[in-house]
Amino acid sequence: MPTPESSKSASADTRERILDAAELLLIEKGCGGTSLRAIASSANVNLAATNYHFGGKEGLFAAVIHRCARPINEQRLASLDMLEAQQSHISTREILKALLDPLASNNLPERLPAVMNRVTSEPDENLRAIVQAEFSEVSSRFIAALTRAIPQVEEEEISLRFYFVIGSMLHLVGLFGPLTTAEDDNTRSQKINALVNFGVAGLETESPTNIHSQGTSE
Amino acid sequence: MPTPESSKSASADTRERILDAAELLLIEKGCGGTSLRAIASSANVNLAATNYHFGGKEGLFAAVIHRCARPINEQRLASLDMLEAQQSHISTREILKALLDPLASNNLPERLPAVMNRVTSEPDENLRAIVQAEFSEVSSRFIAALTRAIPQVEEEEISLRFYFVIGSMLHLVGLFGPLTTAEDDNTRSQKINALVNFGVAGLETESPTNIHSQGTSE
DNA sequence: GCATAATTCAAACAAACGTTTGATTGATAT
DNA sequence: ATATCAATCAAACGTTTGTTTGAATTATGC
Repeated sequence: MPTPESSKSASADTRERILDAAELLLIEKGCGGTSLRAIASSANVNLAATNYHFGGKEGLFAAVIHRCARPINEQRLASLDMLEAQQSHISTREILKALLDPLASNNLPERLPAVMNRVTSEPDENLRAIVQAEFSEVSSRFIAALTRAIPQVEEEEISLRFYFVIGSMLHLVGLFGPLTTAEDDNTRSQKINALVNFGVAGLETESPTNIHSQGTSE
Repeated sequence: MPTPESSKSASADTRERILDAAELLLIEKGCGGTSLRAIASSANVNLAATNYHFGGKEGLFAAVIHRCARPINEQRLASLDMLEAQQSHISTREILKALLDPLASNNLPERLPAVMNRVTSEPDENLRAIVQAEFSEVSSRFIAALTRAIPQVEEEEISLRFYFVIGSMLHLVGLFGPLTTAEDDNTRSQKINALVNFGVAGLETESPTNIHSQGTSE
């Protein structure tokens, strides 16, 4: 029986099957909680195949992260490129939408949100470095754009507030759960939109001049 | 030599030493990345002591979480109680300060921020349930207070934005690093203050009435 | 002092882990 | 067809894991 199921290359197929299984298990059980045996079993491949194709557990998860993060980050940067090419002054809202809207579109087959949520809080230093490298360009580009869009707030403060938005985003996608398909997309984009509103207001606010602990809201 | 170092009960002492060591290792290596052997070795106690005093690994980490979360959550609820007793209308800023200021005070010996940051992203369901139970009262009380303070925003939206603040908070305390003592407290309270400003603006903003993707920032 | 319970200890348990090995199968090109 | 390389396989490697055991030690009550 010479593998009658598909005409594609067998090796490329197992590689993708391993990545799919690893991605799903990473989301559900975390990095340390997922064994190569569970991945191989779920992917219906031999245990040794994981080491053969990815060199080891760390290489496997790095590949998962890369495969998830690359398309969505390219989309983010492309949106920002387009904004900067078209108009001289970009609003905070437009920037945040370029950053966050890709999370709501279901046409991307990746599960980056859940993967990111797991991986950004992993204690393993090597994996943290991989994640940071994967997102460094997005961070610096968007912080720069926000600094230009909100001149009344100094850059250091913008940088801090940007990380607040990232934290909100990660916490939000954690609420999405591992599996979100079908009609969840509507509520998903609603929540992303709520995060955009929240982030715009938070980013643009002017800090109180000093430590006036009492500041009635209006 | 009958334990000349202290007059306290020996068993209570080892219990605390185990909790201290587990707390530190949990922060550094995560829950799954910390072995009972490493904890016992770091605490200078026998390996079996961890199971004797806490029944198992899960019971140990539950005790760590409880010991960390209880005092800071009591402080939060006490602050909110005081606000609600003193004044009829409480500002968003006052509520957020009651929620977040305890993170900046160094007089509490606990390391809740880092522990929380680790534990809220743990994939283990049992631990997640423990954490959620530990914080459910704080969440509901503060969401109710915010809903009262910001009547122009509906409760469901307030609830979502509250979790945005929590996400920002967790991401922020992750930047604090495992060890923050000495003069870091200044920058720490500055960043907490920045988060309060950010959260007040984000919570109080009125959502755009509809999908106007173009909203100039000013 | 003596019995009784609580605590600590060294040692071992089975299970699961990541990784490696060497043989075997599949495809490719000459 | 045959030689060559890539890919898959079963099996085992040595560690490390959480937990348990039963004896030794310490504290406690009478």
